[in-house]
Amino acid sequence: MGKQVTLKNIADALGVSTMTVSRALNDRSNVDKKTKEKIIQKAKIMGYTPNRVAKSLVSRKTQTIGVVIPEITHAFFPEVVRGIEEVTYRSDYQLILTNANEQFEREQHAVNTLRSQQVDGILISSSQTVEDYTFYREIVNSNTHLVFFDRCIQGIGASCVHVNDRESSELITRHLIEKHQYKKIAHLSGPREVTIGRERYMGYQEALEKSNLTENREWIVEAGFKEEGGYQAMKKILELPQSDQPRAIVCVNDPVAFGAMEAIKEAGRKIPDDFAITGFSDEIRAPLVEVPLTTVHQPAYEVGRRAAEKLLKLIDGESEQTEDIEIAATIQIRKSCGC
Amino acid sequence: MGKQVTLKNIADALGVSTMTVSRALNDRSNVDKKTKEKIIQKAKIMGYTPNRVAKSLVSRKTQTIGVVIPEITHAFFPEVVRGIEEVTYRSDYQLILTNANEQFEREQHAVNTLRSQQVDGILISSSQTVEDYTFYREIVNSNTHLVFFDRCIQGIGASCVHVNDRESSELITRHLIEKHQYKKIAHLSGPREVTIGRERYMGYQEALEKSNLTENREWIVEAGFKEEGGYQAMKKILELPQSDQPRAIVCVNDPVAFGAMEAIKEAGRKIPDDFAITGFSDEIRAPLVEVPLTTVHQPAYEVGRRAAEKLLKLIDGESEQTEDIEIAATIQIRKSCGC
DNA sequence: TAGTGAAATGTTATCGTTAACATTCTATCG
DNA sequence: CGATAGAATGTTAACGATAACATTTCACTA
Repeated sequence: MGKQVTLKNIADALGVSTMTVSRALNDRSNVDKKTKEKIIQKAKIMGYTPNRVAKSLVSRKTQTIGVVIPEITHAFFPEVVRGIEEVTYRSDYQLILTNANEQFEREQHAVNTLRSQQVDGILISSSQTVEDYTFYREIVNSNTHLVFFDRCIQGIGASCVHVNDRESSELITRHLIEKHQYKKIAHLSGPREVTIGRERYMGYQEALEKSNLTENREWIVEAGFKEEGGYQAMKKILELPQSDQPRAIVCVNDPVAFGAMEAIKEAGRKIPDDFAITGFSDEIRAPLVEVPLTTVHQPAYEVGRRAAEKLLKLIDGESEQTEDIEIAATIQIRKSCGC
Repeated sequence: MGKQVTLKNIADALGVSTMTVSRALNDRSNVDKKTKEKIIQKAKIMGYTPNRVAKSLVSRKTQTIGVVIPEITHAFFPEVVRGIEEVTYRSDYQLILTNANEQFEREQHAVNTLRSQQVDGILISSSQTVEDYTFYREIVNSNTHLVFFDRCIQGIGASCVHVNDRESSELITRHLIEKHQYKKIAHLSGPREVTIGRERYMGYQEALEKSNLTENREWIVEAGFKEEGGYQAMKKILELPQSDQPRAIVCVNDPVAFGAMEAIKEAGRKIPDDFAITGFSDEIRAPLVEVPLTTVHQPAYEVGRRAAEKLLKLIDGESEQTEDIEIAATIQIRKSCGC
């Protein structure tokens, strides 16, 4: 950015000191009314814009929050961002948004850059798929304010906002078992190292257990979080001899469910007649696809809002506690489960 | 952010000058190999993170780009952001994202804050609905690097990346006229003061003219850019005596079309039998709604990519010209037009 | 062994703003 | 009318990093 008008320029133009100009423009007391007005006038005419970079250097505050999301096209996240925005806008914080593209390496790079930019805090949904938490442990220890949302890393002393994944996953699985009497239920899982992958898998397991159904290894296929992964995972299941195939599919999220639907369609099989299927997220497409998707409705906006609120509290208040905030999701019944 | 390790801390710990530390960590020549290694070691142990704020103050560069979008939930924009991201990530720029929520006031505030944050450039899709361009004229004159995308403000010397709105709008309207023989065609328009609102309206007009159809004032209803607006606008049309009602509706974008569809459904009328309807954007829902929407496919990712590239060129190259970059959209035929 | 030049390191000033302390006004009172 | 408190303004240093210039160190040559 080119040269811009500084306090000193205004001061020189008026024959006063920079300090007086600073005081006038920041509406401090102890400035003569006339002087103040003169300065404000002049500043306007000269087109003065305060330099926040310089201000930040002194104040050690940037009024800036870093947000790292794993995937901007997954409709869930823009909605979360909207929730975050609502809170930060009111408190005059700016958002620096980074998309990690489901790559932990990019995520680390993003976090490092954000820290180096002196953001006042970071909101992150982690793409990490390994169990080595050294990276985040160090971040937290360096007293960087950090709040996880959706995909959390627990046990390192950072707060987290997420929906009750396990419970919801159990509920939707039980719906398949109890309402529809399915016994052969598969799970297209997320990476087990990511909280939501693990939690949703556990919910699925618990539902089976409670109904005394045994888990079939061949029916647990890791699919990642994207459509393509769901497609591939479903193909594997379709390769099983027909008698070994499940009758229902619990998917770790909506994109994976859409991918699986695609594979089912391609194979000439029908939903829900051949396969019942459920998702998780309730993204915008869920009610609109050919067979509307039964899924878990996640209050994304709420997640963003709560996470941002928690972070701002951490930034302001010294004594703010680490917290695990769970937001209740609801089951959204549509046709894909057989209802 | 709490106190962090500075160059000086490292320097003191090792009994050298800050300058040597700076040189070592920035891999400059003229530093003894051993000293350099020692410093790099120490920096790692002490957990040093460079302070970009300080660096920016000296270099007058923040490696940061401001992005202002009118609506983050409109699926078009996240896709644009992805395109921008691709470019900026490679060049090591960070994005500061702001959502103006279709409010010009918020937009101005955002731009001012971004300038004050010393971003190296700004990418913006304007929500402005008034014809007073003083604000942006001043921004451009203050040699802030600025590139518009999608919703542009023209004639003030800023570059712009957008799709061939007028032409595409004309094409889709002509499709209704020539392929389906509709003669009574309405337009749910955007605000006329926004480029895309104006351009798409003009495309619609031109199509009518070329087929010697006269425009009917009652069939031109301003609907804004959102679903709710489309719903309301369509209601107005449905209030007309049935004989005065149009047979086809050209909408300024997809959300407006969805809103209109809702109103049509509520009135117990059928698409495309009672009303043919077209959109503009081809957002994620378009192929999925009850009657799949015939619309204009906008290469959002491409728009983002090109806009970001142009901006980076402006930032780097001194002699970069103002440019109007038009990207070709394509007509996406589905069922809502009667095909 | 003194002299030389390049490499290594150090010092000072600067970016734009503000905190903390210092000085100069000015109005009011005894 | 001088003293004085309080308002108005000014000066200096600092935030952390770096550019520009200054000094020291050291290997090598004449």
